[in-house]
Amino acid sequence: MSKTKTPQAIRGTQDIFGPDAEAFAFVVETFERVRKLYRFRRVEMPVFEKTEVFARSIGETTDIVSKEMYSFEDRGGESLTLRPEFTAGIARAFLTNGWQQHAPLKLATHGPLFRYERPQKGRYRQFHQIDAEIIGAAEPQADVELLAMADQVIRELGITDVTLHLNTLGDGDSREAWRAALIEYFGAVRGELSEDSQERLEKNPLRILDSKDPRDRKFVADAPKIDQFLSDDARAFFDAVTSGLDAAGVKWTRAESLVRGLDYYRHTAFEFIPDEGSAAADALGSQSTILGGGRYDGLMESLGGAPTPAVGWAAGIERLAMLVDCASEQGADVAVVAENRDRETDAIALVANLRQHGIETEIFATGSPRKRFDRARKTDPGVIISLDIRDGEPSGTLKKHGRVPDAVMRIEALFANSGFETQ
RNA sequence: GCGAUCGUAGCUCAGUUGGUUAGAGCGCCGGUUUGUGGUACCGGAGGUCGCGGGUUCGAACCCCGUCGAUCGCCCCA
Repeated sequence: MSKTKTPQAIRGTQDIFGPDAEAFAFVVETFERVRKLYRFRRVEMPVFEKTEVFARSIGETTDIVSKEMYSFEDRGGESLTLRPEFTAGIARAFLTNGWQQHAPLKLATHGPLFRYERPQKGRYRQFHQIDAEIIGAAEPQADVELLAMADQVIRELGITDVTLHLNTLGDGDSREAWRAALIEYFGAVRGELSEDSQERLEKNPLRILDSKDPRDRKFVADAPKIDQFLSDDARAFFDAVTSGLDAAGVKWTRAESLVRGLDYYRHTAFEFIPDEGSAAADALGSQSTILGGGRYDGLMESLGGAPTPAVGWAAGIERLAMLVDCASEQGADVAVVAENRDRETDAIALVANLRQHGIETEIFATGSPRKRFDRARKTDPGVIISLDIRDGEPSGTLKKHGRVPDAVMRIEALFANSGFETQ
């Protein structure tokens, strides 16, 4: 007789439960509330797309495309991929559904994403993001509105010690000129760079700027700055963004070496990062960015669409949830205890009644009758209603405990004239 | 893909230089007690010591492999 083995969960997936699940839900609920304030419209997206949707928009040489995608062939032999991010799929939907007619379009969504990476603190193979995009808006005001919304989400989550790091990558020409200058600058000292950065020189020279390796860092300070290459338009755009943020009361700091990994970014690039040494930074380990995004004016063209300006961000729900003061799961408003087997049916009737009045109720009417009351107490409910038989007569008592939510007042009203003894 | 640390009960862990039938607390179930109650006590269920080899008279403990977890590098939310 061989025992059946329980299959294991897939590496990098999570079964979120208890306080973690409450924190997760709190993040999503807060996001939903705030996005309505900013009038972002809800969109539901497929979890998988044709592989080319991501390969063409994110950039073939990025790590995401070259080694982190969950790709597979469907039965028709077509290559499909589990989405590693939201933006590419949203861009595809914008083009294939004719959403140009709604432009400028403010969209919000959230859900699971998939990247084949080594899991660690704050990083999973299936992870979850909240996401906001403004498509078809070329004005810096769009960047400001989007960032103000991000800032408000974070503040309403009660997260502190997190700062908006802001940079501009300029327009396409500025970015190319800067990139060429960086290749020339770092190429001259190639042999003294870290092995990783020598490789970055080929694949993504901008990334050398935020290398952690001390061998690279000593050159980074004197590296060419994007500001030297900005066109007048690009500079004016960035100035408009920063002054708009100031007007909106969004605190930010300039981060000259902040670049984003994906090919499609132009102009504004930003990340919300915990301040060094803060509790938030500690909680996140080495995964410091909780929210990131930027402007992606070139993306639509890479998918065969008309040039369409757009800007967006995404934030990791798990990372945000780690920074939320997780109010542990509260006890029910009411616990109904049948302390006698003959009152179990009455208890069922009573909880049904309470729940129909919108009162969160838990029933304790199984197991040893003697232990039911104690079990109820341990769940820390607002009140306990005990049903028993005393002196041969049905009896009921209502006991209040520490927490007295509104619901309890309603319970008292409900039972004011029902013969319950209130304690 | 690379590196470090770690896998003993549902959970948190103990297990002394390798030495009989592997333990505790919490939780769970049943019971007793406490004169309306978060108590105490008794009993019970639950473990192929991650898995597979090896060394040894003897392995939870030592060695090798493997799987998994955690943290870091890379990259990213």
